[in-house]
Amino acid sequence: MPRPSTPLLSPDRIRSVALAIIDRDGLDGLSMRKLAAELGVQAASLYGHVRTKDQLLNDIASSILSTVDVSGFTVDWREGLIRCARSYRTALSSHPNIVPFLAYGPAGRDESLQRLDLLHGALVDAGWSRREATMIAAGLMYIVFGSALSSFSSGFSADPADYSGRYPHLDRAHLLPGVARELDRDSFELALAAFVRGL
Amino acid sequence: MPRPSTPLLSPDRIRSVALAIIDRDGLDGLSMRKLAAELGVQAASLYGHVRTKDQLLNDIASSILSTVDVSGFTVDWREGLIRCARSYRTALSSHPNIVPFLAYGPAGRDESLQRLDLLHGALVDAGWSRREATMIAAGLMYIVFGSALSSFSSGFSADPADYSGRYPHLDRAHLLPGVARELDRDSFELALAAFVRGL
DNA sequence: CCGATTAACCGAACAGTGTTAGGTTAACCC
DNA sequence: GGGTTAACCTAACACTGTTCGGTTAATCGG
Repeated sequence: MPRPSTPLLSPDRIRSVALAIIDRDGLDGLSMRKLAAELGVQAASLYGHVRTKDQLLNDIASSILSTVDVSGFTVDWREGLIRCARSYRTALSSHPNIVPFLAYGPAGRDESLQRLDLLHGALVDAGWSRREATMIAAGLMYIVFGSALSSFSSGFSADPADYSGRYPHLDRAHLLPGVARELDRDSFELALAAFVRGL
Repeated sequence: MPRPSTPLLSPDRIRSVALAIIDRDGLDGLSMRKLAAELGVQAASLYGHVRTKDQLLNDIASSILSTVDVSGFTVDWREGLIRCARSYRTALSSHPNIVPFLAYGPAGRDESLQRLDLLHGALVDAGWSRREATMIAAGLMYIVFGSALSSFSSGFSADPADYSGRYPHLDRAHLLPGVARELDRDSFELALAAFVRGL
């Protein structure tokens, strides 16, 4: 195929289809050839619109992070922390498969830095020292990324035989998959509430 | 080379060299061919001792997790949680490059389940409901994995120009790399203390 | 002590990966 | 209408994990 009358590709379309593949097939399920195929194109053509696969993933990550809302610091800092963390988690849990990639280096992304900057400033305004503000922000990120990533309850088997006997206190762990999402959310809320209350 | 008089390979030696490569070159820096080369052997020979690369990584992960000590629950549950979390973090932060792999599915590993079982039982003994115990254990894992993984302070640039102007509250972020390890530890301790206190 | 078996390694290959170089043609601008 | 550029292609490179079949040394049974 030579140059088509209307372009088949655009950075936006590539990102959107790539994210759909990641959501559907996981992070390892995305390859440039598969992505190209779903776009009706050969793999090499992607490189006219995207510098590298890593850059593509970074762009997708940035677009996800840009949906995080840290504007809830008007009331008080405790409520602000909670709102910020919830917004982060909402953004991450809508695309859980890309979280491992995100977690590699959040500090380097402009979107992360912008939000971190706001968070840090709000904490300092609330009376915390710069060092304390940094550590509190870090702790909040621990909970957000830990909950989005480890996805605690997913990964448990649904077969009771895998637990009974060997792990005396986990004799009901096989029930976890059924309530995984709810339990994940509640665990996050508990951890978040305890952390903020304990500050 | 035919069969050597004394075997060059053993599962233990393979695991140990593989972990050394991961520590040195990162998780992506480990390939079966490179691993074989450092063992003085061809890649195919590894498969006489190791089922797959994934299995090899799982074995390494298990050996790391098996160093985690959750026996500190004799005194009270708060102190027990803190000791357990510290032991986890110590184990993980000595091999940070493998943490992303570990975080994929900690629930499936026998070593994780054993420690989770003890943790869960101790919390129930302390008076928490089963559901609460599960959520508290999950919250603890959030902080442990979040801190081990996101490695908050690593990833910041050492160049002030990257921050000044653009992020008004982060004008000293370039100092972070120099104190990264200390700050990471302090942030973890703060998050852990706040979480446990807030329960 | 000798023969069969097995254990341990190797070379070559397969299918897959990200990425690049060079070619072809349609669309666009002057 | 000719030149330039943009958008795609094919083919290839250097990798990846893994498997197959072969070669030889160690080991065990009689």
